Amino acid sequence: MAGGRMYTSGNCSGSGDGSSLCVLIQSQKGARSSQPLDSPFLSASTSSSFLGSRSMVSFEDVHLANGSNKSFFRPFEHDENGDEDFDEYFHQPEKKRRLSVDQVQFLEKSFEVENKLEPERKVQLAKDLGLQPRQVAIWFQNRRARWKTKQLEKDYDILQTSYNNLKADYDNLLKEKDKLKAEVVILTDKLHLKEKESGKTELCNVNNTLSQEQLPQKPIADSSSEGEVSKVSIVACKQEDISSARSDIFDSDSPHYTDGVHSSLLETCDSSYVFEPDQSDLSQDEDDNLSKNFLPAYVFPKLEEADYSEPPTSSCNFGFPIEDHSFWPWSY
DNA sequence: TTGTGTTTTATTGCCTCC
DNA sequence: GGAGGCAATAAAACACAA
Repeated sequence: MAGGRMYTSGNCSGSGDGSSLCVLIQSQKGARSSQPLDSPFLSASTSSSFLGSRSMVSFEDVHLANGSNKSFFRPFEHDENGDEDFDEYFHQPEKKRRLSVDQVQFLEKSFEVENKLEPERKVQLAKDLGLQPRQVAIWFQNRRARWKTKQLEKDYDILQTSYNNLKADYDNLLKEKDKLKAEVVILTDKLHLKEKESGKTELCNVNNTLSQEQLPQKPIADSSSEGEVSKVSIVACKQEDISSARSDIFDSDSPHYTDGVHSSLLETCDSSYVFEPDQSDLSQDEDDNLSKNFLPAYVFPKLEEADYSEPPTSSCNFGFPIEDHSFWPWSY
């Protein structure tokens, strides 16, 4: 018994007191007429509520409170002293006994009113229920623990619901984003066609005249089968446009914008995923890692599920920041 | 009947408050 | 320093399937 706390159950314990058993036996023999308690609760409840092995009675406290009615608590002390069974039973270690249904109901009602137990209330409850104050205290303590567990479960459910709703919203936004992205691609295509038609001379256009039809539909990675000429032209185009795009990026104040173009650079020129680190570019690698570290964990699977492998309509397409993250749900 | 999982009662050790 | 609360845990009581 550490901490100097000593709790004595005071009932039919190994001490050989045997009072609980005495009452139990008394109950079974219909001797409850000498009810030691006069509370409204007890008088209202059926006598059976305190009978049988489920009955938990107040021992020492009631004993004391009722003037130590020794004959009630030890009805067999004299009559059946010779009975070996009882004697054996009395010397058994203390057994737990559950509270009766009525006792529990009474305690529950009391708990609903106030889940903390002031000393006076504890004593009164103990008196009313025929329990030890300590038992009442323990019951309240355990009841509070159960209530807390239930409360936690409820809170968890609420959070889960909230999470599910947010996730649904997020998924919808992703879909919307994809739609918009597709629209941007189409519009970009149209714009380029228009530019070409209007006879605007660009390095790309000049070099790409030979492979005009294939390029817009195929990513760079697929162009490995192309002729030497088109390869060179693509590289030239990429480098020029990247440099111009970079100058655009660094003019911008918005970190989101920078992020967006960052990924679009990767996407359009390398046909790689947005967050795939580029081994050749350390600073970019750092940025990507940062993004990964600061975004919620659940975002990444989604991002990587997203179809970033979709080929850009043109390898030189930096006039439009295709990946404008400003409308991504997490980039506010 | 028995094995097993759950619930309930009770203990222990630590912590906080007065 | 004592009283009381709480978390963790033990152990008895109970429920229930096989």
